[in-house]
Amino acid sequence: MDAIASGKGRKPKPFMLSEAVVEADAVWDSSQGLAAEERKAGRNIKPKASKQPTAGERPSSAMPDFIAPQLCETLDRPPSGKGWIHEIKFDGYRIQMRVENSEVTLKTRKGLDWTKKWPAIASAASSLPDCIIDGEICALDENGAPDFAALQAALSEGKTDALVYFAFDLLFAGDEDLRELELTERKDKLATLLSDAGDDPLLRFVEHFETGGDAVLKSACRLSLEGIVSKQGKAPYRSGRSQTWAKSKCRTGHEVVIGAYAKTNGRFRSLLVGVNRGNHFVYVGRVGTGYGAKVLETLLPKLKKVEASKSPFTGIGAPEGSTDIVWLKPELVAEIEFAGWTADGQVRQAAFEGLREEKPAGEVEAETPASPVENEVPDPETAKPAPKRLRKGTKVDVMGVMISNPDKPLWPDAGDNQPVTKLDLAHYHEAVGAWLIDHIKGRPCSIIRTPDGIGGEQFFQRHAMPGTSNLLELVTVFGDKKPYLQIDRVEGLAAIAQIGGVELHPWNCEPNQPEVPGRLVFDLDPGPDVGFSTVVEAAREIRDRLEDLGLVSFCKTTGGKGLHVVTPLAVPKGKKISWDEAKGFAHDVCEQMALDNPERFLIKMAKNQRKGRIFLDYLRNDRMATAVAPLSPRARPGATVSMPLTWTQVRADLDPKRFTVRTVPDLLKKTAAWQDYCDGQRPLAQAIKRLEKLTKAVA
DNA sequence: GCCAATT
DNA sequence: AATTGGCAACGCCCA
DNA sequence: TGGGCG
Ligand SMILES: [Mn+2]
Ligand SMILES: [Mn+2]
Repeated sequence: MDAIASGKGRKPKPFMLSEAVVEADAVWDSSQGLAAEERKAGRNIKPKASKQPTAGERPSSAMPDFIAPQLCETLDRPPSGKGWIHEIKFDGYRIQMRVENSEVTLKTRKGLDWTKKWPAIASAASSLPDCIIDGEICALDENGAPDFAALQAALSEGKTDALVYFAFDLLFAGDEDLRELELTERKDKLATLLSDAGDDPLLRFVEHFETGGDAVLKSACRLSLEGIVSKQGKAPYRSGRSQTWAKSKCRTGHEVVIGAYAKTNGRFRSLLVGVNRGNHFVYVGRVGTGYGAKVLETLLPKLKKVEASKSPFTGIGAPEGSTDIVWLKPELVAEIEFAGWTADGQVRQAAFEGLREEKPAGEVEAETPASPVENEVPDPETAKPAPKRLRKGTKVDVMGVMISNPDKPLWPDAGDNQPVTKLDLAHYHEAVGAWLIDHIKGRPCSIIRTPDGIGGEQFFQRHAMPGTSNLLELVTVFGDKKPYLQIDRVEGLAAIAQIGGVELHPWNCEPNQPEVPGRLVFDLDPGPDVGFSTVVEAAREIRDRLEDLGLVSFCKTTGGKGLHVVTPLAVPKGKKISWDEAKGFAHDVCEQMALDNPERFLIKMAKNQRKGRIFLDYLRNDRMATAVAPLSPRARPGATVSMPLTWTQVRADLDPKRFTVRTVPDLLKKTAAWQDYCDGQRPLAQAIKRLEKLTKAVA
């Protein structure tokens, strides 16, 4: 009973009928004890038995029970020399599949028998001839990208049919040891073996590419894959770490500050790490693996030196203290690797890579994950063999953020008789994020959430809450103890989609200066019985009036029946304009306009006076007041969007309803709207003076 | 959508 | 493990 | 001062 003694083998739990359990026992016996005896005795080896083995009479096999898998070295860039082939790097469980007499075992990297976790794959493999295959079990998201979170979900739910075995090497075929063959020959045989067995969809051959590694990596990253593995095509299979296999990742290690460590029974367990975000040192999770004995030896004394009595973490989501947590001064910088983000923005599957002794902790800011390489390297060769869409309805990942219920409709109809789903919204955010983000970043931003669709309950959120994604910024503003939400990066928009955040309502302050006006918004709200062409005229009139005062303005639809006219402000170095002054100015401009044409305009909210007139809503211009952001969708029928316009588009025939979550990404690529927004910034002080002079002149 | 309390 | 319930804004204007 | 508004 070598196998059991060495801790390798354990009888599977009796999850099936007792007959099967007996068989499992028999397999264990045959692989170590009896088979070895028989080999010594020089008995003949039967290649393929068509009959079932029994306890009394077993076929023997030259196939080892388990072969330690070949491992990769890590590179920054894929090798470029000749003779390398490149495969997609899968983000799942590395599994060695062994088939003997239709008996399948699935073993992890360390040789643990996990066959019972994946009955569907084991069953599919039972029709293969005797062999040992190296591969990876993986869940796929709807883009065909490997999806670790989905894999874990599938495991915990016991729904494993959606998992796929990706086979990339053949170590044994029957009794023939193929490990000394060249890799390309092994893969050829593997491909043949799989297709001869009928190409079961659960067992897939991993294609490879022989084109330049850099191009393959770029394509892989563009497909949101984790990276690639490059292998020397002529090399034999070698157990353990090697230089003939090398992985390069789409994103490399990230830097974090160590804020505490956890121990159990006095033994070191994990690091608790964070990053600086705004005023806060925010917890981003635990780093639980990657500590070799040697690493710990150097790491622990350094941790001891910076022990502290208080938690360095601030803000929402800071970890609780306990006797097993040792707080540290946030001074040590660690480099970690991780697979993605959890729903609340903590790192997933983080591993310690080393200390960055030269790096000051204060410089470790929250950084951008994912960001697939934008570089355009068209390479249809690499795009083609990506596995097809396989799964639907569980969880997918956009910009590194898990989107749950991706198929849940948020809008029943985007004007094309098709619903807009949560995943659609996340993809919309991804598509327009780069454009949009500059208009909201650095400013507190409220959101309207409709987690059950625009027909369900709808609410407004200004503050961060427990569970708020770490991809969102928290900003504390004067007069409110609770931190406000702020979105500074495109990935944050995916987190917004995940929580059903449909509308974005940023403050109109200067970025990172909540008290300083950064733009004015003139909100034209047509009452009942006002044609859109009248609103268009009003917008142009506002533009002209502002232009006379030396201000440059930009127009956008609101997603409803109105228009917004926006003027970017320049912020002078010296004395800054207050919101009171800014609001006063906006009021005066609107008031004058209403006085000049009282039939058309009013500046009072009162609903009963609004019929047939346009409410010039100057009240968007106050410290905590908001207006919907450009490119923000609206929680309204048709999934309309607040679309930035060129003034040429601001004509009577404009139809605001054609700008939807569905149509805007393409339209945005073509438009020149707002492209000189930044050049349009003007100091408000001068405009205020001119307005004074102008009113005096008239009087 | 998420969390914490509950069965 | 699954279910349930609570929670997610607030300042300005003027009648 | 509370209701309506965004
Ligand atoms: Mn409006
Ligand atoms: Mn309004």
